[in-house]
Amino acid sequence: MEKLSSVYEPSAVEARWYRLWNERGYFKPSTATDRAPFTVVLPPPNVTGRLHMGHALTATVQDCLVRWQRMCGAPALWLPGTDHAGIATQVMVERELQKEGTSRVEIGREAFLERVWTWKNEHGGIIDRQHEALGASLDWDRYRFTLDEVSSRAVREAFCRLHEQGLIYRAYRLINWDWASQTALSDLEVEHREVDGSLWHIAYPIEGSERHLVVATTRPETMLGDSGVAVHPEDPRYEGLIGQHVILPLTGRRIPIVGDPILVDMAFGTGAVKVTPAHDFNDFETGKRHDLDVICVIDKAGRIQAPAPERFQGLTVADARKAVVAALEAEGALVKVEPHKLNIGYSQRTNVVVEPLPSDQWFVSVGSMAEAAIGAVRDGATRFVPEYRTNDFYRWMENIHDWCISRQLWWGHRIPAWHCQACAHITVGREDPSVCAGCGSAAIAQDEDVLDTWFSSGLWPLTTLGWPEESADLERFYPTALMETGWDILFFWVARMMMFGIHFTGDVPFRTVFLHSMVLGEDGQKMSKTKGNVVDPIELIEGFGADALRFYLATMAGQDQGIIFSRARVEGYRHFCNKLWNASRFVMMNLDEGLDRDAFERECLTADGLDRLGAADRWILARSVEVAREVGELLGAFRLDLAAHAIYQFVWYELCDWYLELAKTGLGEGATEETRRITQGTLVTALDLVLRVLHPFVPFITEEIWQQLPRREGDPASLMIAAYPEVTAWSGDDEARRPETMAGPIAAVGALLGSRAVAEAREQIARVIDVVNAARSLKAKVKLSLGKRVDVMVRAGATEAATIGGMEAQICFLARLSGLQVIGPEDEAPREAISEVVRGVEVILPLAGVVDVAAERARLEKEIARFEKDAASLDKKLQNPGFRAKAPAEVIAKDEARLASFQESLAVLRATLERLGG
RNA sequence: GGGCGCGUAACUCAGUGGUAGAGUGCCACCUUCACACGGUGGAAGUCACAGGUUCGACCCCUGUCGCGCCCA
Repeated sequence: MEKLSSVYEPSAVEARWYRLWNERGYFKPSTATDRAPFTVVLPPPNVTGRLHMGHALTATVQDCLVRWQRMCGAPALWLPGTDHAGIATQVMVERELQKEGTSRVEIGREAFLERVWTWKNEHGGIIDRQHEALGASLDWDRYRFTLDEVSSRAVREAFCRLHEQGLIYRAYRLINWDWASQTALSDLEVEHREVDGSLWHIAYPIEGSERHLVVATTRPETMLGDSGVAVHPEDPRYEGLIGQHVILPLTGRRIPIVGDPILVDMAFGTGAVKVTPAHDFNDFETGKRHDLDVICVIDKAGRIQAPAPERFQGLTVADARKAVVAALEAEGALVKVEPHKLNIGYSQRTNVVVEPLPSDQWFVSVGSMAEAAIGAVRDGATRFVPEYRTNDFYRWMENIHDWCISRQLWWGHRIPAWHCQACAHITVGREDPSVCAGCGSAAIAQDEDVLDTWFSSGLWPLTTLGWPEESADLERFYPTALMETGWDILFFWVARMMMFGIHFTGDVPFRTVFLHSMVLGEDGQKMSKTKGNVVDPIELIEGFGADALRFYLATMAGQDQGIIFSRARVEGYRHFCNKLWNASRFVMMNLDEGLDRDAFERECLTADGLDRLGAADRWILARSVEVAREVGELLGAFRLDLAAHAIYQFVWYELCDWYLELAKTGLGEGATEETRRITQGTLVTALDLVLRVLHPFVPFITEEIWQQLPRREGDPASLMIAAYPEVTAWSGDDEARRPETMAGPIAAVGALLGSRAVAEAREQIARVIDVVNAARSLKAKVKLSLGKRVDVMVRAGATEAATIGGMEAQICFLARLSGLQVIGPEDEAPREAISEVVRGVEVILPLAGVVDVAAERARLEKEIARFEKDAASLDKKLQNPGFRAKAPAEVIAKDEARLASFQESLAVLRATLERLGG
């Protein structure tokens, strides 16, 4: 094993294992079990997208859980795929065309779509390879694309069913219009941002009166499309005005004054509001309530159009604002302008200001589906982790609006509806019709629009399993076990999948929804290219290894707040991988050829065989088993952060810091052949356990190491499909049940954990650690280098002495002592010495003239003062009658013991000081 | 404006009604035969602030301030 580098190099390992796993079919769900499957669908990223930290987090969490379940024996299925990202992709290709001096309109729909497919084939799929680099164990043979045949059939089926059920309809409504990409958007594709604006106060003359009604508005240019003015019906300032009319400035239009308690907030502005139903969502609703005209003065290019006065026509909205304000001022109608903060909607894709415009669009009526989704969550058919997100889901679902699904794009699923030119009937069908279903006319033309990408994404848990066909996959894997995604897109994903899943199958699409929070930049802000705080996960994989990145992300996965990215922590986990690598190297280097692990298990890992093991061996095996169990339980509770932390701490601070060092005495010169064999067996067994527990987090390095371990009979060819050390049988009742058997390298865990030999070993090792730490600390206090061999004494009672007895060699090795002498309570210790008391055992370092006595005295005085302070404060607490009366007995006992230990230390320190002539 | 979450060591984060923890960074020493991507020892926190409940609060309650996110 000497040929192995002392530095772990991920790049030499990762791609090789990924390819092998995939080739051998390990990413496919096992069919050789009747256990319930564990199915997860990867939320489909954009086909032309690149992996960002959010994707990396999602993939890590899902892969970790999927791998764990797979190792536990469940048929694990994780479904990959991408969506076609309607607007984003189309915009990209349009830009290319623009560079070439042409446009999609010029080359036509068919040629354009060909271009997009070409573009998709050339630039798509990068993110899939990036997921591979991360180690994602996705079943690539079940890959789905939202525009592939299966998906397209599903979309058409869903559309037709919903249309037949009256849940999809066409209507003339106000929608969010993105004039840059010339399409409608759903509410969710609009981002609201707060900006500085103004509040303009405009005087509208009241018909047949000298009076004016002053309205306040943030968008003066839309007054050209006003069809009413609203006041609050209970506002005394405007009593009697309702039912009268004002003459709209600049246009001369006569429009009514209406009373509307919903739109008008008496306390805001002037309490009078202009109503522009064609260009504001609230006004549109108000217009419906009062039967006001919808006067559309902004066209789809974002310019003013008739019936606005001719002098404004053709101006952009921004220019029109200036012109209108100037004209109002000239007429004396502008009363005042004040600064005002307002929220403006921007297109998520093109970043332009979204214009509310009235137009004919297709909608999904979501009310009944939302109710069903709410019901499913209330009934517990689907649960949210963390639980408090449930309320977000309810709130959103309860206030849901109908979903605008038509897009004026070409890249997407074309709406399967044909408009009849003869009778205007709309024919919707699973097959393309040749004549109108209403009048039989052949003069029909397919709707020009395509569907929102999210319509197909919403069907994802269904289409990935082959729906609407009643496939074997659908039967076996639906509903899925888990939907895992960022909570910021709860509404895009989860809500729509829930609605569609329940509607089309009668069952929820997933049993659990696990929502993680967002990964923010190192500056604590949302990552964005403009802020320049974007972190590229691929660059991190190249720099630190996929495992280090995964481990980092796993430790962050339990976050309630945003995850502020920390490169230093990723680096820290690379160090951890390196530590694991070197610990494993140590194990390999010390193995003899032909180590028989089956024999070791048979002879030593049974109730009777445990006595053959040394104390350290018994201790580390018990701890390994306990940690395996703890990590499994934490994973089951979706606490990946705590699980990762637990195994990290165990590997570094128990296995490496203590057991590996203790094992050296069992392998070295003085050890017998038997001891050596047992130490080797223990090392391999403990390492095997640790690798299995770590594998879901850090699959590459664990596989690379595991492959080099001696095999047991029946071990599989890969760690990926090896058994997770999961408890397989219990003893005792529910309350006090104990693990009896476990999968993996140690079966008889009941015998191990329950044995007296192990209980003794724990106490022995705890003592060893205490004494070693004390000896090291004493050496450091008197500025002796750790490597300096000195004699140390331990003063202990009979029980403690017996515990320490037999561990002298290990203690001397660990603390670099030349000798360890155990003496009784009455025995004399050297006069010139310092000591420390740990749990009733005094560790004594004879000074033998190597130390500056004056400095030592000063140090002792300081230490005495510190102990006195601690003891006094603890004593006060113990004297408190309230504490004595109400605190639990064990708490009191614990504190009393602590106080006793303080006093013991104090006595020793004072005596030492006295001996040193203080 | 509504809702949710979060303020713990210099930074990034765990944690718990009963002795404040980790990683990184910092200081000193150590090239001890798995690892300097390492080891040993150490410094560093009025657990945002103010009240309350409690024998005891970083933890539970109320309020204040600050930060983030979602929705309008």
